[in-house]
Amino acid sequence: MSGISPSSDFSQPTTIQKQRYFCAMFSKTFGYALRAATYIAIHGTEGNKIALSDLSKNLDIPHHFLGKVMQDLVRHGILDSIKGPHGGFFANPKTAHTPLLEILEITDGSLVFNHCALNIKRCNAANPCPLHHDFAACRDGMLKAMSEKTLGNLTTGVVDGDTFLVR
Amino acid sequence: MSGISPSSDFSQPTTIQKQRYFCAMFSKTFGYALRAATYIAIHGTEGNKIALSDLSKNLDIPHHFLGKVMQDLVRHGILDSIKGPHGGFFANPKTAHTPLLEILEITDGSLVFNHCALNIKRCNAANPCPLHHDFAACRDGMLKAMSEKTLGNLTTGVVDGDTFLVR
DNA sequence: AGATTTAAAGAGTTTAAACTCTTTTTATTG
DNA sequence: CAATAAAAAGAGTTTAAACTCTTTAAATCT
Repeated sequence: MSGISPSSDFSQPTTIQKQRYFCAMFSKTFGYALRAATYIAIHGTEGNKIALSDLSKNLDIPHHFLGKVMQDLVRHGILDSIKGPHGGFFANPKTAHTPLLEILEITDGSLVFNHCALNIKRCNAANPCPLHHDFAACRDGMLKAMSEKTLGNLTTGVVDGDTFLVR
Repeated sequence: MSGISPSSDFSQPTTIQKQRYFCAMFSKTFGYALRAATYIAIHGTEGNKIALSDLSKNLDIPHHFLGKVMQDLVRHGILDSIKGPHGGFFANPKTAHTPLLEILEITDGSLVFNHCALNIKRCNAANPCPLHHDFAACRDGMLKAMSEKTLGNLTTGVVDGDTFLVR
């Protein structure tokens, strides 16, 4: 639209592609859940409960939306919570031993790792789409990581300053 | 809902997880585009043009939606098309040499491979989220495959009956 | 030239994720 | 026991992908 510049290869009006927030392997909700759970695993104890308002501020996640996510984690026993003044969220004995896959299944369902890259219904090793083998390798790598790693494993990286939950 | 069965671990009402079509790495549109382009690379010649109606029937893709996708591929020179009786889509000299990545950039934009698994804005190797390294490995594997493989590479697998575009 | 066939384009609807706002419940504390 | 603080729950709105329907443009064929 800048008057002079000639039309470049990709400047033509594109019909199908819109501004895409993300087309990610996992939902945004999963990111919220994992970051919040890790934060609680690090900072939340029965003597130091973390209020939702602090969580959402520190991790920059919409307050009420995070509320729903936290409810679900509590309901599944990943964390504990207490209402009322000085209430909040805190880790329980299970928290640190929770595999990341368990959180993913809560937020994104148990079929996350069953999708075909081309969205073909019955794509599998015996009846593969042209991208099946490449995608399976990539997908299985993530599945392995998610199955093996626990929230406890993540906390050490964050505590040591090697990995980050915000920014 | 089966009367007798007691509530199992995951039968509680879940607030955040709805019926999820898919939470895939690539858009559904990309799958449509890649399958259609491969089909045309195999069957569509100047002497044997493929009508949109046949494409959508054979690949089981919604007619008019596929129309938009095909328009975009033609506009970017991946394929050619001609209107009118006996018109349709057909391969041009470029078709077989098109890297899959080029199609992905048309449908999903050029930032597909830049997303953080946890949706953290400035996640990168120097400032990594706890999943960065696992996800980067997975992501880069796909990027490599998509960069190296062309539509021509896919056609042989389909023609030989080793891979499938439908079902 | 007029009818026909096909792609291209326009303009909507639908669906689910993501987000917001309000009300209710539960615990604490003065 | 009343006020307060916090999670839990309910009920919406917004956004973009996915899909549908209609109209227009361009080519062919009689």
